[in-house]
Amino acid sequence: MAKERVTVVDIARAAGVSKSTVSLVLQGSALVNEATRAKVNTAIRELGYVYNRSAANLRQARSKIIGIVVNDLTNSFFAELAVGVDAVVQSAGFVQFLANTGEKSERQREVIASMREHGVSGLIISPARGTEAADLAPLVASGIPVVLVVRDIAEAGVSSLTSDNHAGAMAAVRHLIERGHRRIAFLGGFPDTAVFEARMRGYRDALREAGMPALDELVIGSAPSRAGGVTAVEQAMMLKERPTAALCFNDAVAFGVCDGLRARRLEPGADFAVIGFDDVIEAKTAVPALTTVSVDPQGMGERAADLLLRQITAGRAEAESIISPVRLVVRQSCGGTVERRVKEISS
Amino acid sequence: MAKERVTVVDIARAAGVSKSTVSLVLQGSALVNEATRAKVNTAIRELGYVYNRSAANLRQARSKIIGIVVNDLTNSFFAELAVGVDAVVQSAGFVQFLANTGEKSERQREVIASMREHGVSGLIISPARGTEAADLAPLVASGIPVVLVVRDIAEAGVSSLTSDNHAGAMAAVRHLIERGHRRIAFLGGFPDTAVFEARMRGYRDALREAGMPALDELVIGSAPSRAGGVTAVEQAMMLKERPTAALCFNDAVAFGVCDGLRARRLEPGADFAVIGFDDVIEAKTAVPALTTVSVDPQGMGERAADLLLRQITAGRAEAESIISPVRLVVRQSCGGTVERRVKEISS
DNA sequence: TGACGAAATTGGAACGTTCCAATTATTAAG
DNA sequence: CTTAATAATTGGAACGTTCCAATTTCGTCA
Repeated sequence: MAKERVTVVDIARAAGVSKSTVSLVLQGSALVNEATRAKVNTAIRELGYVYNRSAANLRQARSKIIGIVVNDLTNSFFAELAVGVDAVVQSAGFVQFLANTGEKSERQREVIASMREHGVSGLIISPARGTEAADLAPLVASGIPVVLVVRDIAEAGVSSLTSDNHAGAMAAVRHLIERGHRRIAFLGGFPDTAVFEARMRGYRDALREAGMPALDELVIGSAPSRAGGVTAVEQAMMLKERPTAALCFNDAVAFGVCDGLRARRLEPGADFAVIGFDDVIEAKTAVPALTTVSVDPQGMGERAADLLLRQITAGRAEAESIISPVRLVVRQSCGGTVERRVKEISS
Repeated sequence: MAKERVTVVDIARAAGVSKSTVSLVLQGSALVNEATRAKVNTAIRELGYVYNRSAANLRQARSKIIGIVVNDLTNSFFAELAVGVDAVVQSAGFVQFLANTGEKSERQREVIASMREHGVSGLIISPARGTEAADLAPLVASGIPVVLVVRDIAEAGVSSLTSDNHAGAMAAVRHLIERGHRRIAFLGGFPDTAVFEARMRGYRDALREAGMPALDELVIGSAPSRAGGVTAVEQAMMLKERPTAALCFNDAVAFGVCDGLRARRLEPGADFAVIGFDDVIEAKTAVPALTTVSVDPQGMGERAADLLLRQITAGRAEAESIISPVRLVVRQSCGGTVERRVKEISS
């Protein structure tokens, strides 16, 4: 059943040319005559030839594979990011090697090693929690282009693409203040991450700017998941002076917060304002539609891929840190009016 | 910056042995003396050697890569499936090549071709909508082990792993009937898919079994997404005789149905019973927690990977079709009592 | 017709590994 | 102390491609 491998030599023989010519055809070289190209192509089709990239790879170091490693594929933010990367990488004739680390740095080490062994010509990494510059040192020393997404590691000295977490959080909190909220909580997320730090700083700065105190009791960490949101809001509602609004670490937490509110017979939007972060695909269709800081995960994936491809083709480029702008998308979960609701849904 | 490649010969020279011995060490052969092994290993570490899989691959046809192609990575069902596959594949020393087709069969063709070029030694495929046996024919003819997941294509003659959609749908509808519902809708999903067909048949059979009519107007297709669920329930509520309960095509649709109900000021669970399908991770924490037919996507990924690995090691095994059992997980969205709710959440 | 340049084609040496058969070192038995 | 058996090690030929330099083919022009 498993047939003999068909190689370029077989094609060459069948088409009556040399293997060099076949190779030229395979690479789409302009040097080869139209008639011969046709002959070769029919031979390829007839014999069911499949190109052997391992062999090609061995000869010419550049590989047409890029690797992408994410810390949590079950979070739809990262799934969408991967889809964005895939789109541009694919159209550039590359193929994507995707691995999930599940936030485990041990696992991350393994998958990065494995990708290097497979000769990826570039890597997009959303680092696992607690990844340090030292963990990436051997990788960057090898000279293969790397771009970090979502979480930057400044000392690593590689390109990065992050979102403007600070500005986004500020915009969200300003909006809540404008609506008259005076006790605003920051819910969810692991406090020991850079992203948490940035968003929380934006939250604090916006409060300070409005001359309001930034109280520690209103900052409640949790797992950055739906379940984490439930527990965080429960904790917030135990306070003697309850908040009336919350900026959440991300959309998953925000959905969890809505769930937790409902469990207490509070209607998100009407009784308590909630704002998320990321603008995942469900944010728009949820009820109430989630007000959130839009990060456009898919777009970020695309930009990261562009950046990486640019570095791959340009050889070793300077490391650049791109901070991608974000925008507040006001929907219903922070108490939108009916008119605004109609506008958002129809758009 | 980009250093010279370190190869086995360099290691051999540094350790004072032959390249053959280094190769033996690399493969963990028992033939090599403990002392030499140690020498070689330190040399490997000191020179920062990275194994070149392309070269290895070229020599020995079997590759340690398995490919997984899914039709919609942004659907968390498939993301979880991929995570399950990854887990077992990784621990077997394989690495996973993941591609997303976005339901486009053109794209599917491309990624499968690309994977073959990279010499994957097996493939797990969740076929794009409308994939036919003919599309897979060249692949299966090549003798590469393939296992189809989620959507079976009987004529393709390859192994498959699907869930018992018919039985699951029946169980769900029986449950609704027991609770006294008499007008039960089937909402969401593309009617031209095998999965839809099976779930819908289960729905019909359960109605028939109870001596109830299966009305066409109560079967409303839509995109199998949250947004699709919203539109499907809207349409259902336009009927002169409204349903009081629905079995949804999948959990995403079910969440959308809940959203749509809320938009009409109906409380899912209390005012209208909804049951989903798949049991994605959010089903448990949503409010109300979603009653659903549990398919355990991650477990399915694991089983699919096991099946594939077995076929890879065993050479060409007989194609087997596994239908994995499902079970109804009763939570709140179909009108659970308070006691039951407490039990579920604490578990 | 011959010479010339351009266009098209080609043989063979890489690339870094594995595998085989052959060799050498070590141990056990006589 | 030899011999046989076993344990370790080794050179060299693959694997299927690309790339270089060299060659052949062809059309054009003097």
